[in-house]
Amino acid sequence: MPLPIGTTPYRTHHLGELRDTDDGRNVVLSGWVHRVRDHGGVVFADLRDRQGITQVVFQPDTDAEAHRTAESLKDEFVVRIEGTVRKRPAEMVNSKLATGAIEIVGHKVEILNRARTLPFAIEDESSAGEALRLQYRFLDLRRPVMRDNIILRHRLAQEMRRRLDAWGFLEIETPMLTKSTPEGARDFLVPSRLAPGKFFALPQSPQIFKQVLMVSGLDRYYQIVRCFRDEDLRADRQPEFTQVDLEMSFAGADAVMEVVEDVVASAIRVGRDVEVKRPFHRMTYAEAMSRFGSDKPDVRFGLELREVTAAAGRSEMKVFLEVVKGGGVVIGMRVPGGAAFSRTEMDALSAVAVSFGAKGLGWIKKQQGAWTGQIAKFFPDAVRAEIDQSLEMGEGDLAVFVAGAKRASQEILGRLRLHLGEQMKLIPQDELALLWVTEFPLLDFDAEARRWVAMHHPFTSPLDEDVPLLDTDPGAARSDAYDLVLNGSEVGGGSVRIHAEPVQERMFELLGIGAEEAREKFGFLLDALSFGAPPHAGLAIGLDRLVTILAGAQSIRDVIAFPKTQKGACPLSGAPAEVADAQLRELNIRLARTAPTDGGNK
RNA sequence: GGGGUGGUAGUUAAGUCGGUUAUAACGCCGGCCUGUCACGCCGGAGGCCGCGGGUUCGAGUCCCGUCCACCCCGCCA
Repeated sequence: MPLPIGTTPYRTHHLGELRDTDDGRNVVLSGWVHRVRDHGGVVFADLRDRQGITQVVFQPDTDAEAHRTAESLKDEFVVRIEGTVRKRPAEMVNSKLATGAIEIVGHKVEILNRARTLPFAIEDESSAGEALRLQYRFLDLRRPVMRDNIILRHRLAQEMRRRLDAWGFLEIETPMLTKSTPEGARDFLVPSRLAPGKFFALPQSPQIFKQVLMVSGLDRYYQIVRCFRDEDLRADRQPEFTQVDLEMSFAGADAVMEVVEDVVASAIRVGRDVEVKRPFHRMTYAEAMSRFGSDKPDVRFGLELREVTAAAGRSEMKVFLEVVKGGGVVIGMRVPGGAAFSRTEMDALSAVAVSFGAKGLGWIKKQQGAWTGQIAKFFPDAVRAEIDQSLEMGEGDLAVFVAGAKRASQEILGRLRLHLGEQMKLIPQDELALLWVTEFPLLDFDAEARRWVAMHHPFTSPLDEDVPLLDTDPGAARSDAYDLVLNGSEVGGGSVRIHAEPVQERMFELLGIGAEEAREKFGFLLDALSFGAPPHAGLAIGLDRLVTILAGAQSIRDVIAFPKTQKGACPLSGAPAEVADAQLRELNIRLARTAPTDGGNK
C-alpha cells in the first residue's frame, strides 16, 4: 500500500512505489540523491526517500538542460524532478531494487538544497564509529537499516496500543515531575524554583501512580512511557528508556500473562511475521537457576547445568570435599564435543570462569571411554559412573565443574554457559525463545546493609501460601511476580500487588521501612490502598530491548532515535551542559565545585 | 568505583625490532567516458598519529598521566 501523498507540488509518488505497470506515466519525485553515476553522456541518479530508491536517467540528446544540471548533482542533495516512467528492458532490470523494473526519464531537475561533503557514507554497512554516528545522528538515521529500525519500533508500538485498546486498557499519562523513591535506582532530580531547596524526581517507573489509578476504579491502564534511572549504562541499558506499562484490576498473574502474551505475540507477528507458540512456556526461578544458572535463561541452546554435589562428596578431590562439608554445592555442565579443546583453550576457559568469580574450574574429558584430565584421578570408578550418568556424558564430551555457594556457583556456570554458547556458536540467531520466569524470591538479603531488600519492589505480593513465611523464614518466601524473557534478555517484568494493608505493613517492617518513613515516602499510595483497593496486578515491557531483539540489532542505541553514550551524554545536542549562573541563582543552587574542563579531544 | 579493547587523512584500517618523505581503500577535487546500478579509467589534494608529559641522538611505535568511544563487573527493586 503506497502512502498517501496529500496536496503538494513536490511529488506525485514516493520513491519505492513505481512499477512496470506505471510505464509511460508522467511523475514528479522528490528526495535525496543517493548516488550519481555520470557516464559522460548519460547520467544516472538514484533518488532516495523513506520508502525506497528510484533510478532517474538524464539523457543529453533529449533533455539537455536537465542533463547539464544532473552532472552537478552530489550525494545527499535534495532535488525535485519531473519525468516519465519507463519500463526497463529485461537485461537492465535491477532485482535488488523494489523499483528496479522501471526508471524515470528525467525532463527537469530542481536542486532544492545542497549538502556538504559527508563525514560518512549513507549505506547499511557503514563502518563509521559510533561516536561519529551519534554526533551526526541525522545522517546516521538516513541509513536504511536505521530507518527500518525506527519504523519497526513505531509499528510494534502501534500494534501493542491496538491490542491493549482491544482488551479495554485506557492510555493515561502520569507525572514526569514526581517524588523521589527510597528503594531502587538512583533518581534524576529536578530542582523546584517555586519551592526553593526542594526537588522533583523523574520517575523510575509510574509504579505508584498506576496502582492509584486502580484504586480510582479505572480498571485497566496502560502507557508507553519514558522512565529514568541514573545508573551506569550497558549495551541493553541507558538512563532514559521506554516501557509499555500496564496494570489491571480484579486480576492476578494469569490474567496479566494472558494479555501480555497476546500483545507480545501480536507485536512479533507484525515485526517478524512469525507466529509464536502460546501459551508461553513457564519456568520457576528455582528451575531457571538450577538448569541455566540465570533468572533470564537463554533456552535457545543446551549446555544445561546439573548438580553433582552428592557424587562429588564421595570423590577424593579436596576442594570439592571441603565445599560439600561446608554446605556448598558442586555443579557440573556437559559440553558436547568439548574434549577437542586444547590445553591452552582449557586454560583460557578457566581464566574466564575465574573472572566470573569462580575459585577455579575443574574439568574432565571423556575420551576412548575413559576420563582424562588432571582431576580425573581423584574420582573412583563408581563416582565416575554416577557423574557420567547424571551429566549424560558421551564420547568426546567435556564436563566442567564449579564448587561453592549455591546461587553464586549457579550464576558463574550460567555465565560460562553463555560464554561457551557464543564461542561455540551454539545459539540459533533466528530463533525467538519466549518464556515466563515465575516464583521469584520475595526478598533478597543485602549482606552489606545487613537487611532485607525487595527483589522486585515493596508492593509485590508474596504467593498466598508463602504469606506465613514472612514471620518464620522471610528468605524462603516466594513472590507472585513474573518476568518475560526473550532470548536470554529480560523484556518484561511484573507482579501481583499487595492490596491488603496488614501484608503491606509487614512488608515495610521486613524492609526496615518504619511506619513514619512509609507514610512519608509512599503516603499517598498507602492512603489510597486504605480506601477500597481492588486486587490488582501489572507488568511493564522494556520496549527498547524488545525492539532491539526483533530488529536483530546489537545495542538498544540502534533502535533509539537519539540515544546516550556510555557516559550518559548526547553527542548531538551536547547534553549534559553547564547552565548560566542566573539559572542556578533562580533555583537557589550553588555548585560545590565547577565542572572540569574538557581534556582536549577534538 | 574497577577490569578490558580501541583512538593514525573526511571515513575505515595498515604501520615490522624505536630509524629516510607515515601507507591503502573508500570519499573529496580535476579530466575522460551514452546503459550504469558499490559504474569504469587517468591524475591530484588531503595528517597536531586524541591530548599532556617523560625516556632517547631519534617516538605513530617505549613509559606515565589524561580525555573520548565501546564491552564487562559493581550498580540497575
